Amino acid sequence: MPARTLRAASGIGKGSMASRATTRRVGIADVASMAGVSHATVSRVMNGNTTVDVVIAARVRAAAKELKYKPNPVGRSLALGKTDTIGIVVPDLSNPTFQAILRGLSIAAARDGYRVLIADSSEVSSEEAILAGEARRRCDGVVLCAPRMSDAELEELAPTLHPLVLINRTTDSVPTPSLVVDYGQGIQELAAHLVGLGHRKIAYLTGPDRSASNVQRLRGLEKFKADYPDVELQYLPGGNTYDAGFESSDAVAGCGATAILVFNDVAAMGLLSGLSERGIRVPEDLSLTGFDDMPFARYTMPPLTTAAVPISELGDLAWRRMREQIQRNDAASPTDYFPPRIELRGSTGPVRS
Amino acid sequence: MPARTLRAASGIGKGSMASRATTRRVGIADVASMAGVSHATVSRVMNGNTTVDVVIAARVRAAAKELKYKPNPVGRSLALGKTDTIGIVVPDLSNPTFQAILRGLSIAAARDGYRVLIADSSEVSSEEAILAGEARRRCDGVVLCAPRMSDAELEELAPTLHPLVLINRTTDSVPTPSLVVDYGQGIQELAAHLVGLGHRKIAYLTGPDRSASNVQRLRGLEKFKADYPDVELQYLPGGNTYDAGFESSDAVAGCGATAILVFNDVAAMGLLSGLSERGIRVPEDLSLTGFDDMPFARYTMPPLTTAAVPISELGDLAWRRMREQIQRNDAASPTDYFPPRIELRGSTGPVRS
DNA sequence: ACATCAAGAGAAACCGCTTCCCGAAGCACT
DNA sequence: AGTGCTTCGGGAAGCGGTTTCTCTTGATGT
Repeated sequence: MPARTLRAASGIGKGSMASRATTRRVGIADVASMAGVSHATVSRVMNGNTTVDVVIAARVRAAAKELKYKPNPVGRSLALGKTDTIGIVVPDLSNPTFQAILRGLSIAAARDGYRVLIADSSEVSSEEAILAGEARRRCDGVVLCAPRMSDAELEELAPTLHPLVLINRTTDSVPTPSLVVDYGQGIQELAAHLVGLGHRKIAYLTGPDRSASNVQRLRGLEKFKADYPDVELQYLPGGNTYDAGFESSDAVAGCGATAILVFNDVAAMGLLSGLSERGIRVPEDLSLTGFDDMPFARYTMPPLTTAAVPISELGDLAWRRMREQIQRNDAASPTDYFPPRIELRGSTGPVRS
Repeated sequence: MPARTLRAASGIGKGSMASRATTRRVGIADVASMAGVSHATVSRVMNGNTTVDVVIAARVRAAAKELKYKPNPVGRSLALGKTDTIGIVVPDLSNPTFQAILRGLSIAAARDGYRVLIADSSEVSSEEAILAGEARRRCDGVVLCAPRMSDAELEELAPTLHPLVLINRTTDSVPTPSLVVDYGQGIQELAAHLVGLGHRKIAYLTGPDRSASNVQRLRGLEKFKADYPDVELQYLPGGNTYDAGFESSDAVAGCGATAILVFNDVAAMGLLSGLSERGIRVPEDLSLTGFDDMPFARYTMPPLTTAAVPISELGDLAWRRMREQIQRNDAASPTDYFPPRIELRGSTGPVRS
């Protein structure tokens, strides 16, 4: 039970005895009685309403300062019907991509006085919908990263989340701004780069099967196949972790390809390490590309050729799209596509003659 | 202004015309009238209060389900005086250490039905106090990572934050659980390891000057100096970023030391890369240690000898300490010290003869 | 000097939910 | 049948604000 029977008698705070430890929070009523006005007036002053006489306003402000009064956000939220908070649902907070999005979003939102509530679904797609719904009820909007969620479920969920921004997904059920990185385009460019270096036998070390962004890469590669019918392209099962990449090194070494497209940088680095242990030199024996251009990608040896995803821009833009929906009741802007930028570094080289 | 004049006439939701788009949120009153009971009873049912007749309870539950009713968390928070949310203040979300803490905290808290609100102070220490205060007003407690905040400010702030858990800081003003990583101990062990390999000229590439954890390392190294008076130990200005490490490579190469203790893994990796460009071999020409044991530390070439900080445990324990304070009104438990675990890898070797 | 009006502050309603308080109803016991 | 309990649900009072509505007051116009 909340503390009833507060500031009953004895005036305002500062009770002489029993000083701290029971001096409960100061509320609008305290300020009102100290300034000798109604709490309505205090509220008006706190919100910059100009219909208050300046001398009274000053008195109220003095009282508020004296009492160190700050309006209770929960009370305000209830009255105002908004929380100045947005939620972000991510499948896995240990993934650098989502960390970067979270960071960009958080900073951009903070600039406008908004906070970010996080919900980590731990890669459990069944949780994603529930978490998103929960988050929405406490927040003014939701940014949803749900790579594993089925399209059907997304279609059903989207309308209930309304001020919603999707990352790497799109939906038709209701106009919703989406920010999607064009993974298909990126991987095609990487593959083309390898072809340019003379490679004709290429392998793609896949990401998680049900990952939407993996599917996009595969789609891009199918297009690539069509464009370069003379290139031999095979798929090898991989993953999105260091260990997955590391453990793929045998399969990679034995597959006969002269160049490997890896799902992402993390796996690529694992693979790089595994190959190094087996004495396979990169790029002399084998060329290698990653994806994401994580901070470390330029510090591997050799530095990783990869596709840079403008991730922090992504977080930033996510906030902007969210704000558009919250402020004006703007109908959603169309999907934004982010073409990755290819970073040519040392892990790719001419095919061995 | 919030939507007044809602479910006035016309019974419950499902208005035949003007179906969606204006069908505002369903509230406890809707469920009550549909089930033919008072909203007090609905509340009792929703909260599992057993003093409600089973048949009535069933009717209420049916109505709630039919209407897809979920209690509004803001309303609950106001009535209950708690938000089921905790805040975390971090100096920089791009720092892997804080990411890991955030992640551990978030997951642990989620297990108990709590959410995490993040506040990134962007390394601006003056913001830290404000953000922490703000966060505290919206949350049931705060986890504070404020490496730059002055002791005085911390002492003053701590009591106002009460359900508080400190990371890498301690305070006396009020009993507060602290989780501190024993950086001094860790760096001493790393230094001793180098001595064991025969190194007698060692350099420490420092972190940010005002960083508390850098100070702790320096303190540890002073103890080390006292323990090993015959070892020559010098300090070189460094930083906590890749680039800082990278740019220190000239200074490092010219300092005459045979082994370098680097502030953290990130800077160590930058340095490693810089040295490699200059043709300096690690560990043949120079031994190198990092700190933190980030995921990539084992994937550098050579793999980085470093001190592993059990970071995700840290986030986990932070939550446990927070929960203790929230649930029982437990006086704070004492400070927990985390001794780092030394990870011997390839970046350190015997001194060149 | 009187009517009109604008400004400003207080009373009260409201946001959505929890819970105290109390009265009504059902039951057992004498 | 009357008394005393217990059980259970409705009314109403918060939680801490915002905002509408209304009334008072002083200023202005004629």
